[in-house]
Amino acid sequence: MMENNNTVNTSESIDKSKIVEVKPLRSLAPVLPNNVQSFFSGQYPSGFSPFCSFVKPQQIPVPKETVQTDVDGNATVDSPVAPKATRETPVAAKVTPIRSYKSSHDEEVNVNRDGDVDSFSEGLNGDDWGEGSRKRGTQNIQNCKEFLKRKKNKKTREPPIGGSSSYFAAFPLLREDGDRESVNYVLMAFDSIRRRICQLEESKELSNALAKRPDLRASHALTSNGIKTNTRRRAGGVPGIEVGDIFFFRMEMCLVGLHAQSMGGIDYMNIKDGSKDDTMALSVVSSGVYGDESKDNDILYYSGSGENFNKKDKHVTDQKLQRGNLALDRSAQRHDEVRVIRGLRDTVNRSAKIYMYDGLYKIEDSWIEMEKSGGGVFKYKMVRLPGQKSAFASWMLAQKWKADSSSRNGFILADLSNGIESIPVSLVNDVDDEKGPAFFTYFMSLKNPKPFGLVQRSFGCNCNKACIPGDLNCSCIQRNEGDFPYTANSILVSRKPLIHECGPMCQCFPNCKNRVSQTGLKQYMEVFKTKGRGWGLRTLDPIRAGTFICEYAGEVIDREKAYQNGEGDTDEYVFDTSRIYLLTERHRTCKSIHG
DNA sequence: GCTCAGTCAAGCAG
DNA sequence: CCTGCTTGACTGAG
Repeated sequence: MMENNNTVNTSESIDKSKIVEVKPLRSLAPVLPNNVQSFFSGQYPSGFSPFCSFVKPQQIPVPKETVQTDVDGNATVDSPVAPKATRETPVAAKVTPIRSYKSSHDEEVNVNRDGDVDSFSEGLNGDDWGEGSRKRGTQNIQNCKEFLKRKKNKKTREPPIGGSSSYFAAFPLLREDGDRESVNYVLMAFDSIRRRICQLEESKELSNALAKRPDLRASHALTSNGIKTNTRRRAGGVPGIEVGDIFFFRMEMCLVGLHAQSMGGIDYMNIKDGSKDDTMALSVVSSGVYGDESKDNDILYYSGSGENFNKKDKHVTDQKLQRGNLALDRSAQRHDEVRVIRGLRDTVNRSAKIYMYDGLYKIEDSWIEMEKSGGGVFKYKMVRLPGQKSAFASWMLAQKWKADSSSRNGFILADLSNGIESIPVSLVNDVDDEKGPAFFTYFMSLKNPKPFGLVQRSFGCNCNKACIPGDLNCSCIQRNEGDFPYTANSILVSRKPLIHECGPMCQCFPNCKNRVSQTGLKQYMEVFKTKGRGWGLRTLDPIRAGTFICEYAGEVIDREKAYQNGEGDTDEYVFDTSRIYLLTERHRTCKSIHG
């Protein structure tokens, strides 16, 4: 992305072994535990070679359960300890915690990159979690196909595969009350399966048998196998979910217990208030389409639910004080705390929406408003409780900054790329007085001082217009071992260390789906001054896992030249790009256990 | 590129 | 167990 010829000397006081404080992506590539993978198991296309698995259920050192009694005198089982890979279980088992970055745990994130199919055909193939029958290849594709067919026919839906009880035994971390780890786990599993379904759907092999909505189908796959958390409905905060958390699908919020309605905007439940039955609101999703907007980001004017137009007799009707509307009304009277989720249109992917948990609100007022059409609509004034960390407000501020970066604190330059990128890359410093990295040249791509000697002769594919997933005649797909590395929305599915994109020698058009890294910057990026670590790059846009962000561009230099410059000098921004993936001892261990 | 109509759905309460 | 209620995600036409 950038080159730095000059010494920005920030190295003296930095202990590089210290972990940089980063809020990471959920996951770069699809990651999911073996059990979940096995659901779509067997013929794993090598382009989606599975993650080195979680500990198999029977290998999990079951944590000592503490039995407590709850207020009603019933025993409750509380297993707070998530199964962890220990030295005794020599499996590289742990999936990196998604939103708790630990750079020192690389070795625990081993990937079986050899696409070994047999290793992962065990597991959830129908009868049992642990001892699942070995089925192979096309047969498993067939299973998947049939499952998805069955899904199409609602009435004949199968009971959950595997059974949820055995699943919970294997994954105590997912039992009822979640924590950060369970939430991350569920979200990561959701996204992996969703992307996997996309890949299956888009490959020719299965295209006939598939319906749409990979998000819903991924969610169903998880739900029917008990892979969800916080299943008990509750008011107030939800364990493991923090104010400001971002969600890319409504279903994600269902799976982690933030908002139980897959479509409905108001989630509520019945309660006993003294001796009489009552109802209370738990959470609302504001999708910003009912004129919910307010100038003050801590206030939400929420509209009640209910059709305003009766399609049968074509009459405009008033909303009724029932269901969600009634629950909001009752909660207003009791001053209940209600969770609020704010939805906005994704600025990068215009057809999609993004949701942010904005914390707890109280309903301060409610009234009926007459719409233009003549129907009455319930309105609720919801006010954010003080003392919560800023979430939606920051998001809105980011929108403002994107529209006009000069309005922002520490603004230096609106577009560092000087118009080279299709969207501006701004330069900011709200830390000190430095006005930018010196001797700075903006590069779009790699700069090779020496001509690049290709080992193999380069040739391109002959695809007409665009390469199509599943088309094995395409030489680029062949080079990717038969798999299309991206989904139709340009999300990465391949887990291979190397991806072959179409290039200048290919016949296909520039909008071919196998040219993701050639489409330029899509997210709003800014170069900013860090506190003590020189200049960095960050974005103001929520980025979906698997999204291509930008090319790591700059000048290519020799190893010798890199060493000549010496420690603590220009190596601030030098990256070693020549590393070739090799099976390490640990990977072999991993393979031998499963293979 | 943008909008809009059309299509198909999950999970809850009752 | 079944029905009614809710709206998102995505596609393709204009």
